[in-house]
Parts: sequence; C-alpha cells; structure tokens
Amino acid sequence: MKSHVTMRDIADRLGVSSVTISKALNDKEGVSSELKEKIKLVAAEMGYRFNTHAKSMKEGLSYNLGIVIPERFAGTVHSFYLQFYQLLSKVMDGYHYSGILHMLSEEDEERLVLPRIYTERKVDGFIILGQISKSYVEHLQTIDCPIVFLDFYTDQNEIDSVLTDNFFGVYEMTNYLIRNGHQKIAFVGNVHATSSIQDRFLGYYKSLLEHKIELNQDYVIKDRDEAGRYIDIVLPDEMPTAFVCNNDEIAYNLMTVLQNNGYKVPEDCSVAGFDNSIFATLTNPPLTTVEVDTEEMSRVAVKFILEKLNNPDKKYGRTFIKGDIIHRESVQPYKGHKKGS
Amino acid sequence: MKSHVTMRDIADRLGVSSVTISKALNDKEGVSSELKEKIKLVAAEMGYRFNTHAKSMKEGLSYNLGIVIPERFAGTVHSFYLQFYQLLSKVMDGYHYSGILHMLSEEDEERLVLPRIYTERKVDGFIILGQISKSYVEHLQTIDCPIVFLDFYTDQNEIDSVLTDNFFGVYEMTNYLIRNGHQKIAFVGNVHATSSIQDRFLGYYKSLLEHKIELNQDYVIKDRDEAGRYIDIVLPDEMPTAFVCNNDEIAYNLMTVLQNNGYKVPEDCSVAGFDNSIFATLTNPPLTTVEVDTEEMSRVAVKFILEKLNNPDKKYGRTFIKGDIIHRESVQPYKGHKKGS
DNA sequence: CTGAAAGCGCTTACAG
DNA sequence: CTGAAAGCGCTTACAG
Repeated sequence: MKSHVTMRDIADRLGVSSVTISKALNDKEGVSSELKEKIKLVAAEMGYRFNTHAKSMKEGLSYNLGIVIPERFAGTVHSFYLQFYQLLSKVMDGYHYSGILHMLSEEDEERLVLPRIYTERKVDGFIILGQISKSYVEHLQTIDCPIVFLDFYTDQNEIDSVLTDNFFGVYEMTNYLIRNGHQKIAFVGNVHATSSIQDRFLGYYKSLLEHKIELNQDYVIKDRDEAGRYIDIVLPDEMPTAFVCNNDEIAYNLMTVLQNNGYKVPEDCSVAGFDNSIFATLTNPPLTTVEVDTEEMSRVAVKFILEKLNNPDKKYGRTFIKGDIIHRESVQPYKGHKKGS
Repeated sequence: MKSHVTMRDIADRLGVSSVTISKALNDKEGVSSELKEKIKLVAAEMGYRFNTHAKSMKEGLSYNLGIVIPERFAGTVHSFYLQFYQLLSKVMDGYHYSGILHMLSEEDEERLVLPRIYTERKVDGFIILGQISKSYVEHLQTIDCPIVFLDFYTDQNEIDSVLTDNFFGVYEMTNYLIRNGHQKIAFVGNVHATSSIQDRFLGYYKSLLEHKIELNQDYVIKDRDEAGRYIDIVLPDEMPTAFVCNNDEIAYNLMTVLQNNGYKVPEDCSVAGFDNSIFATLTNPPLTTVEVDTEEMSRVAVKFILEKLNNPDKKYGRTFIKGDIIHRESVQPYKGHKKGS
C-alpha cells in the first residue's frame, strides 16, 4: 500500500511545500538541516521512491545508456561482449546511470533501423560493442546522441572508440618470445578477416623487424577464411619453435592440431594466445596470453560518453588500452638457446 | 538540430492541436486517416522522437524490466545468465519493453539493499536470475513490484519461478542410459550444494527406482564441497559403465580424470552431461547432454511478469520447462548388453 | 473528427 | 530558510 507516495504526500504530512521536500531529498541548499533530516526520515518511513521519469522529463535526460551488441556474432564473442556489458553496468551504476542492452538484429543492421531505445528517448547515449557495418556506422553519425565504440574501429573518422591495444599486446608478446630465444615464430590468423587480427599481426611483424628477423610467409598461418569461418589449421613444413595466435580459442585449436601431429607444448614448441578468455585455461598446459583490460576499457568508455553528454563536440578519436601478459605454461625458453648460449 | 521536436511542434506546423498528434501517432481513433498519414509523415520528416518519460509519468509505467544477477556467481555460471539476459532482452523487445541489468553485489545482498533501479522507479518489475539469499528473497517479497525468479527456487512460498526441469531431464537421461543396457550408473554431483543438483540427483534416483536398480552410495560421486568449490573427482573402486554428471563442466572434468586413469569414453564408459553449455562440445568425444530450453524459459518469464503487472495478485508458483536430450558421442550402448542379449 | 483543460511528479528560477 | 508559479511532453476524459 505504500505505492505512489509522492513528494507532495510527504509535504502534506509535514505541513511544508513540495519544493522543500525536493531540496531536502536532493541535499540542496535552502533547508535547515533539522528539517532535512526529518524529511528524509519521513520519506523512508512512508516508503517514498523517487520518480526518475519526472526528473527525466524536466532535464531531458534518461540516466540510461544503450549498449548495442550486433546479433550476428557467434557464441564465444558473444559472451565476451556480454561480460563487457556486465562491467559497463557496474561502472555506470557509479554514475547513477543504468544500461539497457539492445541486440541489433542483422535485419535492422541491414535496413539501418535505429534501436527503439533511441527513437523513444530511453537512453542518453550509446556504447556500441563490436563490429557493425559501415553504412550503419554512418547512419549512427547522423543522430543527435553521443556514441562511443568499444572494441571496434573503422577508417571512418569522427568516431570515438575505445580499443584493446592489439598491436602493442602482440608486439610485447613476440618480444617476450624472442627474449626467450625463439627465432622461428609463426603467427596464426587471417589478416584479412578483421582489423583486430590485422593489428595483432602488425605487432608481431614490428617485433620481427626490430629484431631483424625476416618475415616468413610460411609462418603466417590461416585460421579462418575472410568471412571469419574457421578452417583447419595446417602446420608449415618446417616447424616453428613458437606460435603467436591471434586469440586463445585459436591457440586451443592449434594445440589440438599440434598434439595430433605428435608435438608437445611447450617442450617441442611454445604457444601464445590473446584475450585471456576461458580457452586460456582449458588448454593443457594453460596458455601464456595477453589479458584484455576489459575493466579499464569499460571505465574509459563510460567516462567518454558522459563527458560527451555535457560537451557534445568533444572528440576522443581512438583510445588504446594496454593489456598485460599473463604468464602460464605454454611458453618456454627455446632449448637450443639454453644449451647453445 | 532536430533534437527536442515535440508533438506540439508538429501540431504548430500543421495547424492542429497536440491532442490530434498524440492520437495519430498512437494510431488511436478520432483522426481522419488522411490527417493521420500526413502527421506521421511530418513527424518523420521533422525527426520527431517519442518521449517515453512523459508517457511513463502519466501511466506510472517505465516500460523497463530489471534483470538482477547476483554478483558472486563465478565465470561459467555468469555467462550462462548473461545469455539468458540476452534472450530476455529480445523477448522484451517484442512487448516494447527494455531490460536493465543490475548486478547485485554481495554487499548489497548481505545488507538487503534494493537495486537503485527499484528505488528510482526505473523498472516495472524484476526478473531475478539465479540463487540469492533467503533473507534477500524475503525482503523482495515486501516490495510493491512484480517479481519472477528464473532458474532458482526455494521452499519459500508465494514465489513465482521459471525453472529447468532438472528432475525430469536427468530422469529421462538415466532412462536413456538404462535403455542402452547400462546398469552400473553413477551420478556425479554434491546433492547438498544446490537445489538444482539435488533435483537432478532425484531424477537419476527415480529412474533407478523405476528400473529396480539399487542406489549404490559409492556411485554418488562428489564434485564440489557444499559451498560449491570444485574438488577432485575420485573414481569409485568398482567402475560404473556410465556416469550422469550434474552439468557439462563437471562432465568435462570427469572425462579428464577418466583419461588420466586410462579409461576411454565411450568405449569403456559412457558420460552424460547437463546444460548443453560450451563444455559439451569441448570434450572429446562431444557430450550427450540435456539442453536447457533457455528461450522458452525467457519467453515464459517475461510473459509472467507482464501479466502480473496487470494483475498483481496472480500467482504462478513453480513452472518447469522441459529440456531435450542432445545426442552426441559420449554415450554408447553397454557392450556386455549388445553381446549378451 | 477535433481540441481546451487538467494532470502525471518533479525542478527551476524567483520572490519573500 | 521557505514556497507559489510555471513548465517538462505527453495522455485522458470530456465537450463540441
């Protein structure tokens, strides 16, 4: 029965005006501290619940952010983004914001249909998770609502995105392998499938360049076709001593292939992953990998959106968040190195 | 620049009243169809966006539902619930509802702090995912807001919950094993850890009872302690010919143990899982398991909440949603059976 | 078929 | 320190 208690009800009970209640409950000036305390007490006692919608209407803010995930992503990627959503949700809570998930269907993406939460003003801004079509991105540019892309970028300018430092992560990982005596290092991934893989490959390549190790095309091993469908991994004729995989799942698959071919990890060759996803601990031995700092990425994305809300012209461009190498057992110093040196 | 277009703006442009705009845009009676069409056209042209908050204030409905996930659940379970959230989100969309995720922190659960989305009237009801403390459930009973529990129940009455049919699922699975000639069937799981495991165990037991197979306590194998922490699985002295695991992850772990002990699946013994989670396809061979019908569960949960919104006194009690057996390679007919009969 | 009036529950100036 | 007035953008009766 304590539903629909309004500020006016509290005001009537205490014989003051609803303005005073508003001020007291919002800790604003203009109410004696005694009255303030009393009002808060009575409000709690009456089971008062603040009506966000009234405030929203006044201010034109919903205190909600839309989290958009394109639906066409399959299982694994999905749960990665869902975990992001969870982190975002926690971060938003700290700002008194809530997150509304919108799964963008392939059809809506194709037809450039905007989320209902936009057309019904349910959110103040959007965080887009993952890759969406160029034309949809362009369409999003036209709406009057701040947007931050998370874990995705295109060559389109004027876009603010928060990204894993793919390049630097793999660069560091490759450096680490080289420091451990490895010279014959393969990269597993199709550089034409996604820009993430491309950047990871380039980080690998930079490390080779810096160490004057020539890039061997036989050591760039495809794991999927350009549409992203996984294909069987084929080992090169001359075996590398280490593999840098574009993600943990691929590392998992690679290790199965290696085992089937009689190679032992890490004795015969080392394997490094990326993401520190569930696959990193399902392999035997567990993977040395690069941990994506999803928490920091979430924090930054929410911060950007909220700042853009106050200052719509603010531009951030691409922000790269560095991940750390997680050391497990799938990487070992190259034996020849140990003995030889 | 097309922000803040209101119904009044459209009305002024067309020289009619905002009431007429409201009626036209909501497809209500009382506007000629020509005017209606024209209004819709002009609204689109002006970039009009409906303001949900105004409607919410009028009606006292937010058109949002809160999805609560207790934070203390670990990785796997988490992503299971996050997938649920995703499905719920899709279902809600069909009703013009949106979902707001609230991660319930351990601290808030302990101190009985209600989600901010409740105290700020941001949602019309709650769907609670997974297990929460008894006292929190009791606390939730006192609020004036419909609640449906998903994948959780207690002995507390007056609670509406939508559940996997754990009992029936494992019952059917065990029947299936028995039909395939297995007699020495073990159950893997600690019946004192969660009520789900308990129900799954009882389904197993019922099948044994029906087939006059005596329950062998050596064949009830612990996989975790009562607090839910996984422990090493110890095989019984006399090996069963089949194992019914309380979930796929445990089946995965069990298969590792079996392999380490030189047993081959399914040649030496069959293994059945539950959930059809990611683990079901990570095992080698892949798992025969029970698929939880998360889509149907989501559909039912949302339907219940929305009906309770119109009729707060409606009670549903426990609703069990049946899952199907997914046949893969980890289960094989018992050899002795084939030969012997 | 169309519209003037009132109200949903707050907050923001402004006046006292 | 306190409050009367106006307004946020809709919708709901009700009158014409």
